Amino acid sequence: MTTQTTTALRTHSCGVLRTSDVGAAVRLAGWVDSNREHGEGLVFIDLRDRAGLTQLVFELESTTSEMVDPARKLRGEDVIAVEGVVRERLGGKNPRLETGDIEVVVQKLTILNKAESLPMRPTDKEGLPGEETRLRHRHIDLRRPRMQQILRTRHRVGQIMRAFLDNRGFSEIETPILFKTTPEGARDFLVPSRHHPGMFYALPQSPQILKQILMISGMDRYFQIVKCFRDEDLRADRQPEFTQLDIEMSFIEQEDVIELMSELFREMWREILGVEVGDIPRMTYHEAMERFGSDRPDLRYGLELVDISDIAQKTDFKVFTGALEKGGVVKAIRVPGGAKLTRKITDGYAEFVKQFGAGGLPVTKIENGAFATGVARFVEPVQKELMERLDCEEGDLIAFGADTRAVACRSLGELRIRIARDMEMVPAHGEQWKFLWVVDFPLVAWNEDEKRWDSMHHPFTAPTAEDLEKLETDPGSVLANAYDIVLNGSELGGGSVRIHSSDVQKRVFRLLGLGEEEARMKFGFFLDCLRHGAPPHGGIALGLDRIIMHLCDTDNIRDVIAFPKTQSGMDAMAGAPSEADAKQLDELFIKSTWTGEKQPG
RNA sequence: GGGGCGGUAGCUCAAUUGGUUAGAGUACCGGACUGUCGAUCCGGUGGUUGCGGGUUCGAGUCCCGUCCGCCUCGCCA
Repeated sequence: MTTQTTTALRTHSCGVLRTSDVGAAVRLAGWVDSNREHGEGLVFIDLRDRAGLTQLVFELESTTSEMVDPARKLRGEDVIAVEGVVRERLGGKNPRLETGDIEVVVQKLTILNKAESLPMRPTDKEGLPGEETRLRHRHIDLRRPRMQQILRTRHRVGQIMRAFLDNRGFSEIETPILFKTTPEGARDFLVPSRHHPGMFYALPQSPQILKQILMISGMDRYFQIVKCFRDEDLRADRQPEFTQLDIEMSFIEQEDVIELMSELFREMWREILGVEVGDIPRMTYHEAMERFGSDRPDLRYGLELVDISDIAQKTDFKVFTGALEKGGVVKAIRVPGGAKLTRKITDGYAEFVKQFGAGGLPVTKIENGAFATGVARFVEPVQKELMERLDCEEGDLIAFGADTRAVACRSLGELRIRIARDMEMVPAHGEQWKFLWVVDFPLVAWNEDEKRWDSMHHPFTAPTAEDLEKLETDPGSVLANAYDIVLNGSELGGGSVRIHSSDVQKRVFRLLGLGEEEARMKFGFFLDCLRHGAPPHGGIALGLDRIIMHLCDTDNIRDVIAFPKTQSGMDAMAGAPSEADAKQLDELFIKSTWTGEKQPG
């Protein structure tokens, strides 16, 4: 890290002094990390800033008791400045510190700011406070070296992205935060308009339409590191406001985006981790769903789903035959060494898959070369065939999913992840980086509740040229020019080639049940743009927060955001959201209907 | 909206089957100490057991409600 840290108050940071500096007169400033006081004659202070720790020595041999006595009273997080001389440590060196070979003998101490006793200590060592405390006192939590390292990495990643794209002719262009509903399909955050009573801006769920308009405007290559807003429930990797690297390019095909982004990921992993990512393989959406039961498969372990419908057909097991009669499938996962899983555990798995719509989880084990326990007697007749298909070995467990294709794949896919975790088959962080492009997504998916087709990606995604003719006749089979980048089972981003013809756009809107009038009201301005000369274009958006999570080895998105929100969307530090005062509301012609009672239904 | 886990000193945690005055470490305060490095040693302050109600001779512990945090399904690319 090259850093210019010299200021009026200091000559060096707390992380840079070495034996080569012995004899130098220095001034340092920072926070008191610890105080080791040995009476009126000798005090050690560890001084901390973002660069590291430096040991300060106050001793009567070198200075007066007017300097040593105040040092004895220093407490954690007091802010001080000192003047002194660097010398080699007298009492043994500290190999755990980069500055552990030297110490600074202090001649002058200035107390810049005493700290009151703290609700928490900013230490990475054991006994980290609960997350609620950390979020409430974020100013202290962010003093922890770990948090500083994460935010510093986040900054560097942003710089890498900017330099990478700048070198390739991209322009960073800002787009409005106060805008209009955008087509991602999540709930919008709304901002009331004072000039236009009763009307609202929507915060963008992404700058999707705007970046497409920039392409129509001839900007050719756009990017932005930008906040996006979605008013949906939170998860460990989801915040209501999150950051994307948003990209759009003109006169391109899918391949251009994939190649460019692959190179960006290689560069980020090389620069931050010193890891060579290499070529990033591709897999179709269909294959990902069939083999892994997920559109973001984790390729770091096996446990693949295998279709055994044809074999299951030959059994008298009603769970199998019933599913097949209804047009479903039977799939299986072989769990190597899974025979040691207890009944209690496999019952737990059965409960687990129920939340994804499965009726239950038939299992059996391979003991003494044959099926034993569970549904063994039902699958006994096809034992040889089944064991061959699944490559079974002694001590395996077989778990079955018999249901509609969607439910069987999804439930076994989720189970696969859970089993891998339980059986410790997931490599430790940094051991394997399994990047994957998932391609050939369907354009639309059937929404059973609403009885209509929904966009898989968003309504501006282009169907492949070959499938264009099936748009009206067989929409479910139409593939899209859409792609996702996946790493170790987590989706890092996705994009598509866009529709650049207003005719195709209208047909897709019609397919989505978006009437002429509704489409005109929501996106009419954009349809007009498409008619005025739109170049072929496409792009992608990467989830910056999730990328940082991988680079910094955390599974908590709040760790990579300086001021994140809690699961209920609150800012624990500032106490947002909060009530607005009556005057503000009057100006906006807003009146809350909140009665303190939850709405029924 | 549903399911799960949790909330005890500033912080991290303990408290047997429901049973005496709710403990420990750390932080903080006072004292001792000239080579420590998460200093050590001695002493001390510190509690509405999230909040409200109930059961009981007796509740940190059991029951109901509620708030907050985390995980998760739905939701959301």
